Amino acid sequence: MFKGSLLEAMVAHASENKKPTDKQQKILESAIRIFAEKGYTNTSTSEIAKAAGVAEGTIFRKYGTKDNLLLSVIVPFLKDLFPAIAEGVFNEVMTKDILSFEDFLRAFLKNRIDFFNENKEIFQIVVKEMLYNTELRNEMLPFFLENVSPRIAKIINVFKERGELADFPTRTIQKMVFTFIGGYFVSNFVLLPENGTDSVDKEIENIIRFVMNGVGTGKKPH
Amino acid sequence: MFKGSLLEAMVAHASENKKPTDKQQKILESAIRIFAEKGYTNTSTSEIAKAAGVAEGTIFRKYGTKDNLLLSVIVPFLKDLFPAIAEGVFNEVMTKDILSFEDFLRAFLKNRIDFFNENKEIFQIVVKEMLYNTELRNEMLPFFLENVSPRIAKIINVFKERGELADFPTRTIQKMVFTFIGGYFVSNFVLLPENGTDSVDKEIENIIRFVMNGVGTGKKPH
DNA sequence: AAGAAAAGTGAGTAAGCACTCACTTTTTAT
DNA sequence: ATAAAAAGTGAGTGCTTACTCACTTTTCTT
Repeated sequence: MFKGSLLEAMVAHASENKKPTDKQQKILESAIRIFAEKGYTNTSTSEIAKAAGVAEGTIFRKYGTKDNLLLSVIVPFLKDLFPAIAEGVFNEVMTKDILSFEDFLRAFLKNRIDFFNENKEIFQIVVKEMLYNTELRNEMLPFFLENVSPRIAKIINVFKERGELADFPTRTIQKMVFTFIGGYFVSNFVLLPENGTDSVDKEIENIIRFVMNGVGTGKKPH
Repeated sequence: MFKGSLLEAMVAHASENKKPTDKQQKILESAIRIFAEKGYTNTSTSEIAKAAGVAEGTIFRKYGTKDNLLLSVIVPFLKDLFPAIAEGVFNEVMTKDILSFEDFLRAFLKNRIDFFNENKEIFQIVVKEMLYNTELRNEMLPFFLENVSPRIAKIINVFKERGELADFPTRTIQKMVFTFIGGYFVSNFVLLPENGTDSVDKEIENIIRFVMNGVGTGKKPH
């Protein structure tokens, strides 16, 4: 499996901007759909070729290997996944200090839920392969922990200083909030993707209320 | 892949009680270790045989198929996973009404964290295959939603009536709490299994505090 | 319109896979 | 001690897999 090539692939992706042919588009669409449903390892290139209506050789002419086809699917997604949040929202919060932590959460959740809804299948692929594929996990986790995590910590510290967040260790707050939000995304977009329950806005308010106040009443028993 | 055989396998497991030979034990141990690390599909039977120091035929003499080897690994785990909580703790809470929801959570978390620590690798296998393997997911999810979920709902209702839990819809509370606890288990035992941060007791208190009160101060900005 | 470059094809290939089976070794029962 | 049953073996089998390559078709350039 691809060793040390995720970052390379992300850099390479930037300098590559030719638009795909119809058949290349079909290949990508079929790959995304089948990878998302059955997982990368359980999907054969011949199956993708058949679904896309192309010869198997066409896949390999363009992408070289099956690994590289997977990278071609997930790299554009990953490039959108991390920086968009960290840069955009971060700056917005830090410069204009009009936002409360609730407003920050609201903007963040709206933004990411829209993004995952638009890229549901690729998100499913990434989550599945994160768990299943040792190399991919070993490339993505450090990247996240080094690049994204510190920015989140800064945001939390800002709101702790403003007195909006409890005076727990930043690490603890970060872990709790992101475990919950991550769990929410995975359970809603990967585990139970067809449960279209409440409206998105209502769901967001539920999440915010839980993150800020929990489910207790504050009343002690007996 | 195994169709409709999970429940069958769980029933069959009950009436099967011969102790395994040394080699059978080695096969199970190797399978668990390698399945957990690389995933079921990425693991070949020849690799398991080599790791266990047996001939490949030995695996198939005992287990028949690779699928059945996976079932032999996860069925005993699943039989412990669901009923233990639902039956045991449930009754304890409902009869003696000495426990607060916090105490219930504390007992529940202690119990399950111990269980997952003792069966960490099998838990990793189950989580990975839940996401990766369509058939297994389609067998386990309904089972959970039908058998476990209603019991949890009852518990939540009891504490709602006692005024310890906020008057939100039971479904909402259940979803929030279990998304969070599920996310916690997955991130601690599957995604980052080697992060031995704080003591377990301290972690449990953090979880309870977050579930009950969230991370907000209640103070509104400006 | 002609030549070049790019895209697409599909039969073919070697390697790896889950699984079988005739056989040997070990354990159990009498 | 001996026969029967159970456990273990490993070379072999047919199938699927990712990938190749000589070739054809389409698109681009001038």
